[in-house]
Amino acid sequence: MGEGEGEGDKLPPKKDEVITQDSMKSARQLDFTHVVHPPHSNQAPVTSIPSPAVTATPPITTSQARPVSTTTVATPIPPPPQPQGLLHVPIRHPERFESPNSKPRPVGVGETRDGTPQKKKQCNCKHSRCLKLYCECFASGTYCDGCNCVNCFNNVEFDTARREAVQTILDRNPNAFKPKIASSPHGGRDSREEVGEPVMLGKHYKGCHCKKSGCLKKYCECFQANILCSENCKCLDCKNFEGSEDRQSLFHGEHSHNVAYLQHVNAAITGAIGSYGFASAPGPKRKKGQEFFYNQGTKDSPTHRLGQANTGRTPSSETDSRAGGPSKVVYRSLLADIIQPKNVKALCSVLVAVAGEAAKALTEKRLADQKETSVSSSVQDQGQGNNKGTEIEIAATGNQAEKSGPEDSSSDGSKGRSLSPDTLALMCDERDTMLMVAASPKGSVEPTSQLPNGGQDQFYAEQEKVVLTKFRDCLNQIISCGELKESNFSSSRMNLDTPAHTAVKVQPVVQQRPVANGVSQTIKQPSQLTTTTPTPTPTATTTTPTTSAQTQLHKTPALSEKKDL
DNA sequence: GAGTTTGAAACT
DNA sequence: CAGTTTCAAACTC
Repeated sequence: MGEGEGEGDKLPPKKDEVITQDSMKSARQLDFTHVVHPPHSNQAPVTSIPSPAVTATPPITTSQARPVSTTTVATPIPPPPQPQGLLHVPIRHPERFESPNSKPRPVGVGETRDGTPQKKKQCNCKHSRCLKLYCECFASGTYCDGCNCVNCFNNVEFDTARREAVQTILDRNPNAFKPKIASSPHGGRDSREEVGEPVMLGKHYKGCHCKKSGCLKKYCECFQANILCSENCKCLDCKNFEGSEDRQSLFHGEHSHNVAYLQHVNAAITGAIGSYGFASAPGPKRKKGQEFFYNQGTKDSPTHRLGQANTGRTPSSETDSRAGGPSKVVYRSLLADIIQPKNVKALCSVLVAVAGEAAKALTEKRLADQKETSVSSSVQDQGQGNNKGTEIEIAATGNQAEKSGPEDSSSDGSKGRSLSPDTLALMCDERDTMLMVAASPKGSVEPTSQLPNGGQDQFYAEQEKVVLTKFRDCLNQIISCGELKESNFSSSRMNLDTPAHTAVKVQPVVQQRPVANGVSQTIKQPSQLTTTTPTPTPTATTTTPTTSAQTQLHKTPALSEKKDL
């Protein structure tokens, strides 16, 4: 076009813009009276401090709450009545993130990426006179200030024309100046963004209409506003939905390793719980039912929208096949939302504390036991008749039988192992459980045969057992959470899956599972779990009450998960 | 920095 | 309301 390019005020006024430089000031114009601003200047009036005591209704309503640098003195617009939960984010320039390959654009003073107060963007309008929504400043309700625009009318000097333009736009669209992003009730945009995680708050009221950008470039208003595309959008080939690998790769970049690691960990955990973690990724946040049909005839493949419209599991293979990328199933553990890094840290802290307490308790107990057993040790030594001196030594010092308690029967299967029997009992609990049935109830083989230095190793073994027990309990809790989630998932799938599918994958099996030591457990066991690795749940009921935590330790075959971990 | 691409806004 | 044009930002080279 270039109709007004370089023409200054010779630009033919549009029909909707009667430019009269009367002195009528807009309500938010404040006191600019002493400002002499040359027409067509690109600079906003540099004024004295604008009075904030402006109460009349401003014509422009968008970004009053937007952080404006101290140099932006143009229009501290009083906030108009706005619906709650609106982000005052200028769509075009949230200035939140830039695509990795984008060049750094000219940045205004205070325009930072670190969440510090930002200066509003400086427009570069040439043909719109900054009186149309093309102009970012105008659209955001601010005067141009220090912009690079040409033939700017978006200043106090042309406020009448500006107001006219505003009115025209409002006549056309009363919501033209309202924020386009409805925020969620949860605030806190920047904190998550700092770590590279996309902020998914809010929703674009109108939605974007992108066709080629995949909604992963700043052309897209949703992407620019750092939100996911929603059902309001009418975009094609959208990749700005939760679960999109393109989007995740864009956002997570260097964090991908950590994410992969956590997924791996969660996969291991969930693998011990059930298999529903696979393909159970929460579907894309966006649910575009209508767009599923809307795009049927477009270049957008149906699978794309299918993946987006499917609120359930949406393996990325669907979308990736659409995107031409490698088909890859995104694993999402059922525990993905349960286990947080802080939980892991907390667990470590707990275990450390438990270890310390165990050491202390064991020391005290050991001293007491030594006094008690010193008398009878000689008798026991004679009764053993065993050629292993270490056992004798252990019996004399630690009275292993007492400390190990009844659970040692489960350790019978650890014959000949070089590890601490208690540790082995923990590590191989399930096999021990199976072996226990055939083993003699009395534990013919004492599990202390491989403790070369007896007392000290025994001490550590005891301590280790306590720690591992605690760890196991924590794992059980995690597993319980996963099972609970799985149960919910299963029930929801009951209605969705085919009967055959349901029969195979969903139907839980309630077993009355005999366990050694005369303890049986009622275990709600998903059929996909192997019978050798039943997962104890909080709902598991032990028919034989036990008083010893150690007993329970060896009865609960939950430690196959620990191996996975 | 120039040219191109993109999608919202404006217009018909 | 759909299609087209205009526009300025985003992006590429």
